[in-house]
Amino acid sequence: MASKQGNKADIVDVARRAGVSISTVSRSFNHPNLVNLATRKKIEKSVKALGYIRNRAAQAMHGRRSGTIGLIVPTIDHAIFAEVIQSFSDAVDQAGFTLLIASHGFDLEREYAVLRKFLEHRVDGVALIGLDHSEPTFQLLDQQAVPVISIWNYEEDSRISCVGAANNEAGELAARHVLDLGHRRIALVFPKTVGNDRGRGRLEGALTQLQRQQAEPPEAWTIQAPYNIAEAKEACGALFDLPERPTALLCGNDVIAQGAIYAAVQRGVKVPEDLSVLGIGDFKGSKEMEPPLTTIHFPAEEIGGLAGREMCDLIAQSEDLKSTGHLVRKKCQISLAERATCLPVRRLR
Amino acid sequence: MASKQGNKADIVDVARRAGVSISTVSRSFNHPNLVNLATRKKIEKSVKALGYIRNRAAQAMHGRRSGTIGLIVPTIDHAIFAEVIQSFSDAVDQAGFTLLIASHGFDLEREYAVLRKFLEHRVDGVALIGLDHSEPTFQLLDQQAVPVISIWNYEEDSRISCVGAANNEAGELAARHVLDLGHRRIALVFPKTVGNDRGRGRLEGALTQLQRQQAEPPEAWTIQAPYNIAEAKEACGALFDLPERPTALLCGNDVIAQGAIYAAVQRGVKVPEDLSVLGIGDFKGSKEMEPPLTTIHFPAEEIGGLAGREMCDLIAQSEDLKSTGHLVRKKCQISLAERATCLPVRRLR
DNA sequence: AATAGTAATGCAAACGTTTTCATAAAATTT
DNA sequence: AAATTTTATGAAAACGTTTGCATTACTATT
Repeated sequence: MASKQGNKADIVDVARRAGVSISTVSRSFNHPNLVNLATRKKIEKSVKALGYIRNRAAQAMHGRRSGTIGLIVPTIDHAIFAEVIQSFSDAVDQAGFTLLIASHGFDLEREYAVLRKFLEHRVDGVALIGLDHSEPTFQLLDQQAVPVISIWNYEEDSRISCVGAANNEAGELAARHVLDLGHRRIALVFPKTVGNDRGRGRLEGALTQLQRQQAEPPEAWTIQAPYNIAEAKEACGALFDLPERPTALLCGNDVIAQGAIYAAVQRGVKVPEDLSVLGIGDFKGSKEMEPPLTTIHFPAEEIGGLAGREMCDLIAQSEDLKSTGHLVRKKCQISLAERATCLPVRRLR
Repeated sequence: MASKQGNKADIVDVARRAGVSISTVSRSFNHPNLVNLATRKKIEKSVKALGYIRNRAAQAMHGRRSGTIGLIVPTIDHAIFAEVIQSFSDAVDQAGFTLLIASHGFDLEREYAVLRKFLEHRVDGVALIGLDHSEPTFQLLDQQAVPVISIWNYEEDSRISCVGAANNEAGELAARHVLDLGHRRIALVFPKTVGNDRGRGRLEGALTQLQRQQAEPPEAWTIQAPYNIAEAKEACGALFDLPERPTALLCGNDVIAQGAIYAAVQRGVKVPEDLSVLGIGDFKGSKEMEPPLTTIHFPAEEIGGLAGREMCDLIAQSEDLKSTGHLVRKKCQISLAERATCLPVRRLR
C-alpha cells in the first residue's frame, strides 16, 4: 500500500520500501551500471510490489526530452495519410518515442493552434504534412527552434526539412505517359489546389507537360473533384455526359480515378478500350482493382519510415547542440505503375 | 531576449519583464478573473514579446491533468480504424485534450507495453479497440485506476466500459439476410479470429444463424482471408475454382467482400446474378463501388465520436473523486444496407 | 601499512509550474 | 473616521524527478 493518499506510488515510496535513497532509485533506472546489482534487485522488487510507474512529466522538467513527437496531419481518415502515419509511427516508436497526433481538417489556422498545443506539451520534434503552412506557423517553429520535418513533398528550396516526392514530377510523368500512348484529347480531374500543395504541384506538372505538346485541355475538360469517391464519381459523370469525350483522363489521385472508373462503368464507357484512366498515388488497393489501375506510384511507406527516422536524427542532433541548423531534404523516387487502365489511343475514328 | 541560456522563455522571465511575481503570472493564465485587467495586459504583452509557451509537463506535476488521452489501436492503416480514430480524435480535441496514438499490430504484448508507456506519460484516460486484451493489461488498468474505454465492440458483460456495436448481431443480421433471400448454399470468408474479437463475434453470429436454418456450410466453404484486398481476392479465387460453387458469399468485412468481387469479375462470375456477396462494415467507398456493395452498416463515426465524448466524461468524473466506479456501456445500432450485390436465389438449376 | 583509486550511495539543489496563506491596498459599511 | 470586506498581489511550499557534489567503504597498488 502506498503511503500517499493519491494511492499512486511515487519514487519516494519505492525508495522507502527498498531502504535506499531516491537518488539511488533514480539512478537504477537511468544509469543502472552505477548501482550495485543487489540494490537494483531490491529496487526492482519494490517497484513491482508498489506497481510504480515512472512519471515522464517530471523527467521532462529537467530539460530532459519529453520523449514525444507531434505529428500534424490534414486528416487521418484518408488512405494516403493513414499509410504514411502508420509507417511514421512505427519508425518513431522503434526509437522509443511516443506519438502525439492531431488533424486540422485542411485548415491552416487550426494547424497553428495544434502546433502551439504540441509545443505546450514540449514535444521533442514536430512533423507536418506538405510544405504549405501559414506564416505564423513557420515563425513559431523557427522561434522555438524545435526540430521539424515535412512529410510527403520534396522541394529543393523548402523552408523546412522535408522527406517526400516531387509532386510536379508526378504530374509530368503522368502526362508524359498518356501523351506517349498517343492521346491528345486529355481531360484533367484534380482536387482543389488551395492549401494543398500536393494537388497543385501535380496539376502544374501535368499542365506544363501537356502545353509542351500542344495538348492543353479545353476548359470544360479541366474539372475539380474532392477527395472522395462519391463526389469524384459524380463530377466525372458530368464530364462523360458532355457531347465531346476525351480519350484519356488524368486524375489527381487514385481516389478520383476510382470514382472516374465507376462513373464510366455506370455509363457503359469501357475502360481502357474507350477511355484510358491514369491515377496518381498508387493507394492500397489500386493494384487489386478490376481492372488494376495504372497510376504513378508514391512510396508512402518509405516516405513515412524515412521521415520518422530522419525526425529522430534531427532530435538527436539538436540535443548535441552542435546543431548546424542546416536543413535535410530527401527525395523519394516515384515511378509509373503500368497496369490495365491505359491503352494506346485508337488511330481510327 | 530571455535570460536563460536555453533561450526558451520561462514563467520567471515573463514575470520579471512584466514587473510582477510569478504567482500573478500563473494566476492570470489559470484564474484570469482574480487578476487586475491592467496587470493582465502587461503580462500578455510580456508573453508575446518573449514568445513564452506554457509548459504542461510542469503543470501536470501538480496533480493537474496532463491534458492527454492515449489511444491504442491494432493498426492505423485500415479504413475501418482510420475512420474511428478520426472521429475519436475530433471529439477529444474539442474538449481540449491532446491525443497520443500508438498501434500494436495485433500483438497484445505490444499493447501492454504501449499502455505502460502511456501511463508513464500520465495520460488522463486510455482508449482501446475491442474487448480482447491480455490479463496484465486489464490488471494494470485496474491497478492504476485510469479511466478507460473500449471502442468498437459492445458486450453487456464487458470488463471495461465500452462503446460500440454487437458483432455477433452483425453476423446474425448478415446471415439472416442471405437466408431470407432463399440462399442455402452459402460460403463464409472471414478473417483470422485469434485476438480479434470483432471477426470472431461476426463469424459466431453468422454460424449460429446458419445452423438454426440447417444451412451450415461445408468445411471447404469456410475459408479464412486476411484483411487485405489482394490476399482476400486470392483466397476467394481459390473458392470459386472449386467444382461446387455457392450461391452466396458472406464476408467478414467489406475489404474481403471487395476482394471477393474482384476475384469473381476476374473469373467471369457475375455479381449479383451468379453470386450474391454480402459484406460487413460499410466502409467508406463501399456505397460507391460498382455494383454498390450490400453490407451491414457500422456507424464508425458515431462510435468514435461517442467514445471520445464518453472518455472525456469518464475523466471528468474520475476527477470529481465521486467515481462511482461503475462501467458505462453504449450500444450503437447496426443495420442492413441493401444495395446491389445480393439477389434472391434463382429457383431453377 | 599507508596511499590512491574506484564503486556505491546519499544529500540537496534544480526543473517550471500551481496553490495556499499572508499581506497590503482599496472600497465599502457603519 | 474606524471597522469591515473585497480585491490584488507576493512569498514560499509543493509536485516527482535528475544530477552534481560529497561521503563512505572497499579494492588495488606501492
